[in-house]
Amino acid sequence: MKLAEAKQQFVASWGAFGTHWGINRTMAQIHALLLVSPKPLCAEDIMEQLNISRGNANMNIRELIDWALVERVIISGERKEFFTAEKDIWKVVRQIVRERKKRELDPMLKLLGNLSEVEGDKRDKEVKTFTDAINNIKRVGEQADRTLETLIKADENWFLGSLMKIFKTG
Amino acid sequence: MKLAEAKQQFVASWGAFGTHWGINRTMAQIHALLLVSPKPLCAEDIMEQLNISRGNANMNIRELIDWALVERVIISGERKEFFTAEKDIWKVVRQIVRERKKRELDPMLKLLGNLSEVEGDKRDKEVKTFTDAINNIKRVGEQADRTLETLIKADENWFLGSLMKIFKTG
DNA sequence: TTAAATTTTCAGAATAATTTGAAAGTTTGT
DNA sequence: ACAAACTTTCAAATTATTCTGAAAATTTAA
Repeated sequence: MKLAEAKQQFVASWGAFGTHWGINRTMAQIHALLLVSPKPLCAEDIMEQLNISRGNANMNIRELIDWALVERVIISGERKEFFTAEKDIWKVVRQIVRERKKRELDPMLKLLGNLSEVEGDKRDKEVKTFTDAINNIKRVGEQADRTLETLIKADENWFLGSLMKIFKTG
Repeated sequence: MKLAEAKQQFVASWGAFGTHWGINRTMAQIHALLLVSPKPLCAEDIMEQLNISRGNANMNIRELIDWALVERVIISGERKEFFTAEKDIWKVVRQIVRERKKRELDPMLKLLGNLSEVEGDKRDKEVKTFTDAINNIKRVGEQADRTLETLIKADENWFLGSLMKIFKTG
C-alpha cells in the first residue's frame, strides 16, 4: 500500500472510530492527520487535506487544544499558527482518560451520592430495588475511579510490563 | 428526596451519560428504567414512563437485547412480552466491554496491522512518522486488548479486591 | 380457522449535530 | 496609524440521527 492511500485510510478510520466515542468525526480526523504529520500543519493545510471550511477547522482545532491533544507551534518567520499533536499515544490515552473522567465519571459519582439518600421504607420493594441499583453502580463506579486514577499516574513501562504479568497470573 | 423524583433524575442522567458514549438517549433511559424496576416492564409501561412512541420503544428494546443488557421475560397468564435488565452492574460492565471490544477495538487492530505494512523508504521522514505512529497505536491497542480480555474474564471480587491492591503497590 | 392481541417495520416528520462562509475581530509589521 | 494577514464567530444551510404512528406481520387463544 502506498503512503498516501494508507494515510487517507487511517484518517478516515480514526474519524469513524471517534464517532463511536462521542467525538465528532472532523475532530478525530484532524487529530489523525496531525498524528501522522512529521511537521506541524497550519489551518490551511488541514482545510485542504480534509476538504473542510475554515470555520470548521478552527472550531475543531480549538477543541483539540482544549483537550490538550494538540498544541500551537510558533514557526519563526511564519506569521500564522501551526499545530502539532502529541505523538506518544500512551500520553494521549492518559490525557483522554483524565479529561473524560473529570467531565463524566466524577459528576456521575456525585449524582449517585445524592440519589443513594432517597427517603422511604427499605422494606418497600420499589425503594430497595432503587437503592440497591444505585449503590451497586456507585460501588463499581468508585472502583473504576480509583483504577483510572492509578492509570493516569502510571507510566507506560509499568503498564505494559508489570500490569500484563499481573493480569496473566492474577 | 422522594423515590419518584430520584428515579426520574437517575433515568434522565443515565440517558445523558449514554449520549457521551455513542449510545442513544432513549436506549440508555430504557436501560436505566429497567435497572431500577423491581418487576419486569412491558412495552406499554416503558412507552408511558418515558413518553415515547411504540416504534421507538420497540427498536431500542431490541437493541438492548442485542447487546445482551436486557432480556425478555415470560409472565404466566400474560400474553405480552415483558423485559428485565441484568441488575449486577459488574456483569453489565463486562458485557459492554465485550461487545465494544468486538465491534470497535478488534477491527481497529486489524486495520492497523494492514497499515503498518505501508511501502516506502524508512529514511523518508513522511514514511517513518507514519509507521511510527501506526506501530505506537498498535502497541498500546494490543495492550488494551489483552487487559480488557482479562477484565472480561475476571470476577468482581478479583477486580474490587486484588486489582486495587496491585494498583496501589504497583 | 378466525380474530383479537401484540410486535415489527419503515416512510416521513421532527430534532439534533455539524458545517459553511462571510463578516467581525485581532495581531503584526511598517 | 494603517492595512495586510490571520483568527474567530455565528446565523443560516446542510446533513445525520432519532422518533412517530399507522399499516403490515405475527402470534395466540378458542
